[in-house]
Order: sequence, then structure tokens, then C-alpha cells
Amino acid sequence: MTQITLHNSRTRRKEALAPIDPADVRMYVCGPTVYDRAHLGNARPVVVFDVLFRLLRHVYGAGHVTYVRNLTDVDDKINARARALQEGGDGRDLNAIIRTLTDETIGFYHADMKELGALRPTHEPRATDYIPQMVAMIEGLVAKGHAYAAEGHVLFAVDSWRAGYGKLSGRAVEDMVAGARVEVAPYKRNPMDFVLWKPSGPDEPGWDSPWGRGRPGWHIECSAMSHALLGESFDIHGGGIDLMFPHHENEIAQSCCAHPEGDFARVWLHNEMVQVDGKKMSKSLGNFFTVRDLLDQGWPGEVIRFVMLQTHYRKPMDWTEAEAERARKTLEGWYRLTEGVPAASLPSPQVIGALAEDLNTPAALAALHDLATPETAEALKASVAFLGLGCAETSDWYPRPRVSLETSGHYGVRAPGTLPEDLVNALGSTAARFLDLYADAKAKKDFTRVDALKARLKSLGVETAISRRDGKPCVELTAHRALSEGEAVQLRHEAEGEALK
RNA sequence: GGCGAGUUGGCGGAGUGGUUACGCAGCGGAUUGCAAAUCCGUGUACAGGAGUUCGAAUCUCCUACUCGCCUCCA
Repeated sequence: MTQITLHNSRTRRKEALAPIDPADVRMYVCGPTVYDRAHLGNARPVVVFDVLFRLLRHVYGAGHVTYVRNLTDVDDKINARARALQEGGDGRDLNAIIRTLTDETIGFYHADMKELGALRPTHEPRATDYIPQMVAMIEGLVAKGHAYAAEGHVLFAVDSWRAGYGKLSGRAVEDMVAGARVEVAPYKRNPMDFVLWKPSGPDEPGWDSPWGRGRPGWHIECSAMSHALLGESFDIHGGGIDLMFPHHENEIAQSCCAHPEGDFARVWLHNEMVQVDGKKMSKSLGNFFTVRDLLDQGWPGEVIRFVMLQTHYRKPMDWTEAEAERARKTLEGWYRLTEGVPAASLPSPQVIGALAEDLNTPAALAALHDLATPETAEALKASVAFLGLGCAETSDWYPRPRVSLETSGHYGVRAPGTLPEDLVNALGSTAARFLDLYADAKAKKDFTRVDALKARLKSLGVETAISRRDGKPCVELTAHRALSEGEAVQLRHEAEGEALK
């Protein structure tokens, strides 16, 4: 069995993964707060941990991995956004707006992440479906002396767990208190104490609790939901490195104090940030663009995924159009090579080996380059698919409708399932006419008419490529987009053409 | 101020003590009406300094620079 090695942020070392139960490898990854479309930075952990999910399924079996990624649908940012919508003229009450906003955002999230080739996790719990579990966990923490109620809030007392608090992020409570730049609420016993539960105003989302009507603090949902779905000990916890403190530190404090019999998460993985011009992409800096922005600009989702995989997850990643263009060309080359070739039953051992070594995706892509030969196209195809990139037959951007025609009369249509029959016929006839013109032009050494036809086809969105097969000319016409009614008529006109002199 | 990560050729990016990474771009060539695609060949690197070692991109120390967290964040 392949041995997976991962860099555990908790120990700052690479460690061999030894699942608690190989028949049920359990992973939790922090998901989005759903109030806005996912930007590229939000997408990185989705892609990174999707690769890990695929690797775990490969090694331990598809039915032996449980992957949980939460949807945080209760949060002050959501409330703020909903209020803004209200002030902008939405007459409904706040809770109704919030429900619509979160539902819609979850829909966007799923659609956008699907474009990136990410599999759906095993479970995607919504925080609002786990309020009772959160309340129960908080009650337990209060009972054990790890939390206290104050002015309608419940706070975690970091002084009750000084032995463990700060271990993950390598911080001392004293240092953080000394360096704090934020005003401290007067009811906190220690400035580092954080909110487990807070009171809600009458119009805000709220649930009844022993401390009055309120809502959970930021960190508790991950502790409650990971416990509910994965138990008090599980294998892997992932998220962006900016979550290491305070979010993950606080999760650990809550979970370990509520369930001291368990280990909580054994291996912690943190992906580095996406950068723009050398600076972290973030909403507060305003230098972000969404996945949807890139898709709308015409970048296929798998090109975005490829660019992400080109950078190791523990290094900052830059999005540049130059890199995206290279990725697109590389994928095109691989698709050309694998089109119509059956995929091998298993991905290449080199690819698996690279991924098993702390998710070395750049090395995995390098292994793919090595496989990019006609002799190894079957392995290439299986490996490309394993990484969550498309393959020629299923990718919706590469095998654009196109036909090829040789002078021998051999006639080939690619992607027939997606190509309307009349367009096939029009392209085929045009290809035949092109070959006639071409043969005539070669004989006369005058390519004027051929070039004119190429130009007209290009204006219809149809690219012309001439190659040779067995020494004979072969023309390939590729429609880069769906043709409008008018363009289709013009194409048929080209097919009929004027008579050759 | 505290803590942490990083600095590899024109660009991207592997590589943790000793043999070409790889890709893109460039250059030369084959093929080619043009173009595309394909094929062959090819140069350039380890931030700076000191140390350990027979030998360092790889280990140690120092310096410089970049970035992140400490406030919502993926």
C-alpha cells in the first residue's frame, strides 16, 4: 500500500500518515462562510484538499474515506450583508433575507467548485443545522470550568487550559496579550478569551439557550460538527494557514477540553495564501477576484485548477494570465495526445508517488509531462483524470466541434455527441471544398482563394488547420463556439461555394 | 514589537550531501505555400557572507530582502 507522508503543522514535520481506522479515514476541512461568491483564495483549499481526498480514496478505497467540509451560514458578516440588502430596499425581515442569501451563495459555491473539478465532500453540514450540538458542547465546557457566562455571552477561558492553548500556532498567551492591538471587552477574564455564544438582537438570527436567545461564536461550529460527524478523534484537519490562529487554535481548545478522551485532529494541514502582485488576496484588502470572474473571462475551470496544482500547497501562489495561458496550452497538448485513446485502469505510480510525498502536485505534473508521449498516452490520460483535470472526451472546452477530412475521402468527426448534425454536414462539406481549393492552389501555386476562404471561416469562428496523414493533405475545421443561425447559413453557403474554374 | 514561512536559470517550478529535473520562453534544425501541430538538438541557476565536509542548492551561523499571522479572512 502506498505510504502517504504529510507535513503536520502541529509538529512542523513531515509524518507518515497512520489512520486511526484505515477502513474509515476521516478528514475535516474548513469551508466557506456563505455571504459572497468564492474568490480564488477561497478556492485554493478546495482544490488542495480535493487532491488529498482523491489520493486517500485511491489508497484506502473510495468507500473508506469520510470528508467533511462545513458551510458556515451563521455569522456576523452574513448579518451585515443582509442588513445592507435591507437598507438597499429589500423589504423582508432580516432572517428571510439571510436564508435567501445563504441558500443562493451555497448554490454559487457548489457550481463554482464543480467547475474546478472538485468532488463533493462526503458531508457538507450547515452550521444552523447543528445549533443544539453547539449548545451542548458549550454547556459541557461551562460545566468543566473551561467556559463562563458574562453579560449574555459565554466565553472560553484560556487560563483553564494553559498547557494546551497556543501549541498549534506556537504562541504564548503572554506574548499575544502584550502585542494585542484590539480593544478588549471588559467582561473577559483574560484578554485572549474568545466568544462561544453571544446574544442576538430581536431581528437577528437567534436560538434559545441557557444563556438567553443568541447565536454561536465563530469557532464553535467546526468543533461541534466535526465531533458530530467524525467523532472526538479523527485523522486530518485542513484549512488556510490564516486560520491557524485564532480559528484552529480555538477549535482545538474547545474540542480538546470538551472531549479530553479524544485527540481531536491528529494531522493539521495548512495551505498557503493566493497572492496578487505579491500581496495576499483578501476581501479586506479588496484585491480579490472570484472564480466566477475567471470563468466568465473564458478560463476553463480546469485551467484554473492546473495553475493551482503547479504550486505546492505550502507555498504562496500567484495567479497570472501568462501562467494560465501556459496551463491551457499544456492541457491542449495532452488532450490532443489522449483523444480517442483509452485511459489506463490506474494512474501512473509516479503521479501517486509524488502526491503521496506531502501532496507534491508540481512534481506530479512533471510526471505527467514525462508521460506525454504517444507510447504512454493511456497512462497520461488516467493520471490527468486522477488529478481532477478533464480528459479529451469529457472536457467541455477542448474537444470543440470539429471535423477532419483527408484527400482520400476519410472523414472524421470529433465530439459527435455535442455536435448538431447539420453543423457536422456543413463543416464536412466545407472541408471537402477546402481540400478541392487547396489541391487546385497547389497546382497553380496561387493560394489567394484558399487564404480568402480561411479568413471567411475564421470570421465565423471556425479555425482551419492543415496537416498530413500518410503524406496526403488533411484539413481540420474547428468550430470554437456554437454558431449562430446566420453563421450556420453562411457556412453552408461556403460549403456549396462557387464552381472551380 | 512578538511568532512563523520563504529567497533555485528569462519565467514557472522539482530537488535535503556526490550523476540532465521538468515545463514554458529563447536559439538552431526537420517538416511546411502561409499558419498550426509535431519531431530533433541546445545554453543559462541555486540571495549574500562565513563555517562543517573529501565534497553543499541541500547541514550550521550571520546578513539582506520578501511574505504571512498577531483584527474579519481560505
